[in-house]
Amino acid sequence: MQDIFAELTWRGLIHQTTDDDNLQAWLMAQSRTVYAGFDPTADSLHVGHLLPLTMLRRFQRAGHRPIAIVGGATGMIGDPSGKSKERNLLSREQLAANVEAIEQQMRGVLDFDSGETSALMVNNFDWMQKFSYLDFLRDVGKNFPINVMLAKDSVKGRLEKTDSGMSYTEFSYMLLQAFDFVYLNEHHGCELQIGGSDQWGNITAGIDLARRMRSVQLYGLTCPLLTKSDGTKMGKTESGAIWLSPERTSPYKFYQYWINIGDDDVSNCLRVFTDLPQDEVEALDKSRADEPHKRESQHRLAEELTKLVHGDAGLQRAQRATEIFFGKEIDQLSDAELGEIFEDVPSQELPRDRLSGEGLSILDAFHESGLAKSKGDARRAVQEKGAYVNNVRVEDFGRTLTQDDLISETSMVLRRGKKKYAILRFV
RNA sequence: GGGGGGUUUCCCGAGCGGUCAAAGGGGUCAGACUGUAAAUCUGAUGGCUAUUGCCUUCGCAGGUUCGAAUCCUGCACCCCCCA
Repeated sequence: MQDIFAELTWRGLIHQTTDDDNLQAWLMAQSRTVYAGFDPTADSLHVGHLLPLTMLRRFQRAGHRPIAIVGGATGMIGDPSGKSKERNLLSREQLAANVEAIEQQMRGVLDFDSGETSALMVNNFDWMQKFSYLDFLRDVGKNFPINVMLAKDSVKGRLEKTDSGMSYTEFSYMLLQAFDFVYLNEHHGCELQIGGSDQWGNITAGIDLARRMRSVQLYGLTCPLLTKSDGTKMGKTESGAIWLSPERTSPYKFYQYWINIGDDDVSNCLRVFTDLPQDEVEALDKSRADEPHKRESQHRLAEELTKLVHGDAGLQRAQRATEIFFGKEIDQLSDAELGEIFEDVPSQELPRDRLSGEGLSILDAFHESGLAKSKGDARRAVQEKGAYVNNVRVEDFGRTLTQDDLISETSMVLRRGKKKYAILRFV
């Protein structure tokens, strides 16, 4: 049994526990069953879910048994915690599809075949759907004093805001999550619930309920909510969330997100997200202080996380694409390779005969690829030395493109500035 | 109901008969520097052509004039003040 508590402490992953004095010893005493919940609001998890997921993984590796619960039932209600507005309800079909997709993603992170400590995945819809409203009120609702519920931050905050309000439905969310804990305790021997610090109210509600219904003592542990030093949310970009599914966020983009984490945040990320041991994290801290330009921390972070989420093959793809995007001249590639590397890049199809004879004017090419909004803009790009074909700078705006410029069977790669690419495919 | 002010290019905001594609700032885009960072500096920023121009744009529709973003008329919307 490893000392998971000590590890979580140095990583800065403990925000609050329900029993600061005894939890560490309790976890060392024997293998425990731990759970965290995930709301199936989309068909993929995103970076925001990575923390609880890796938390479960840490517990599992330390010799405990993780349960991931996807909230097929709670997702139908919507957790008011940390939300300032009433949420839209998802359809049953949508939820079922989301639950299934999320289950698949979890399989890559948690070990579902390790004997005693095998991870378990459950869906609270399975037991909640059978509950009749009256039974629920009698068995569960009876144990919830309204005054306690009203005192919870998640409720209080909403009621204080005069413009937001809160429906009875969302108010009841807490009961469902609390009952999950009791159910998991009864059927799977689960004794510890983990979650973000915004889950404190829901977690303690579950502990209270278990005491009243089953006279057992359960535990809770929350992690700090992650924010970046500039105040923005971890895992969010201007163009939206960073997802864990390769369909929504390509491995390349995922990798790049971590490569671009600022120096101020990267140390925290290494501690919180990766499995790197303490001495290695500290070595990286030192490297960053001594030789910041090497950006070892960012590379290591991106590598570890891309491998965790997308596997070795995904990491290789991301790194290959990175080499090309930030490298020099592009050599011969196949259409297939090109498509894979540039999958995030917009492409335009043009008829092949545009390349014959005089060839295609570089200005038209940039205009039609979408990289320049007019031919004048394209001309400007060339004059500014910001136009590239296959990663070679275009010096002359009289240049034309011909068959010889194809880099694969059908395509060539245009670039504007440092990072903006477009593919032209000639068919 | 009465009086006054406004509507400008992605945004803010100058211009108030020709020298206006329209100052300045922001944003954006490039380049330099760098660590695929931050900061900084430089340039660009309606379209088509080219370097001589041509076309479209200053709320909308008309009009005056050789010539209008600039003057006049009507319309729409916005703001302020007095009832």
